[in-house]
Amino acid sequence: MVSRAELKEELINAGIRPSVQRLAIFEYVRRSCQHPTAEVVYEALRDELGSLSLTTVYNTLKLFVDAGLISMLTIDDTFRCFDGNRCCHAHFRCNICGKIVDLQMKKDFISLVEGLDGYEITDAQLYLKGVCPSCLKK
Amino acid sequence: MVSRAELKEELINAGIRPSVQRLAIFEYVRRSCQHPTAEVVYEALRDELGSLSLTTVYNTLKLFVDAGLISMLTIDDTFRCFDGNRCCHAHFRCNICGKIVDLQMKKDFISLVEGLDGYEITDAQLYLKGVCPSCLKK
DNA sequence: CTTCATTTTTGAAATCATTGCAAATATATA
DNA sequence: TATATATTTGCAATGATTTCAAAAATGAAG
Repeated sequence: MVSRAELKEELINAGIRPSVQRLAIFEYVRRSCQHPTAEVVYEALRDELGSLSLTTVYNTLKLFVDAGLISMLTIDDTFRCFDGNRCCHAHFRCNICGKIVDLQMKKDFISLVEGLDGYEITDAQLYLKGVCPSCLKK
Repeated sequence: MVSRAELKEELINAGIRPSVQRLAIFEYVRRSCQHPTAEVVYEALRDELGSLSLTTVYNTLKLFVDAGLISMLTIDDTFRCFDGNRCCHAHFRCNICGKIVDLQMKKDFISLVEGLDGYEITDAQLYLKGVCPSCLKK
């Protein structure tokens, strides 16, 4: 697992001052495998930090996304969630239970897209939706 | 171009009664290459239909999406838009001008995803973001 | 250490796309 | 024609996200 010091270094390299709130939020999103929403991050850290504002969480997550440190998922159209996993992967969302899971890719999917000459690509997301094995059984 | 009669037939086959509003909305989304939002559909059809409610547009688009007749895009996190193009394709959204364009795929991208045994897939979207050639020039 | 400027955080109010709801209208069936 | 059902409508409510201006924290300069 990546250390707190390394995470701090990463923020500094991105030109972002590692305030207490920023480092805590960065650490939380990077270490979570749950694709947390801003609200979830807020609930998880408010006690640990003594105080925290939901606005700070929103601002900070946006800062990280713009810096390319984390990515924002819009697979569920009713809220945004965030992903600190830097490896290339796809996402599946179950229409029944709402759970979002990571799925590995055999190869990079951008290479399959035609006509990208002249485009600058900064983000790519592959979203699958349907019913998960667990919900299919019921 | 697909005829109005064929579109009507398609609604009936999907078990959806082709009311005046439904057929007009279906026709508009199917023939548009612009990925319209509910608001855009509403503005475009209210005069043509004499009267139309935004709520009807939302309800009807949801009806079509649930029936698998059109798809909903969440590539822009601030609004939903709709796509009547049934061919497998990816989408690119320019971070500067906001334009959303279709991109052809060399092959179906679902085949690249690992670990889908036991999952039922009902929808797949590949979203790319960045800067389009036109905005890159400026 | 103190002062001043800049950056960051905060909370409350505002925004706005979308949904809920119950009444009105249209359509199908008998 | 009467009755039941399906559809549409407009307005109010919802809720995630943003705005904004003040408060707090941090950094630089003397």
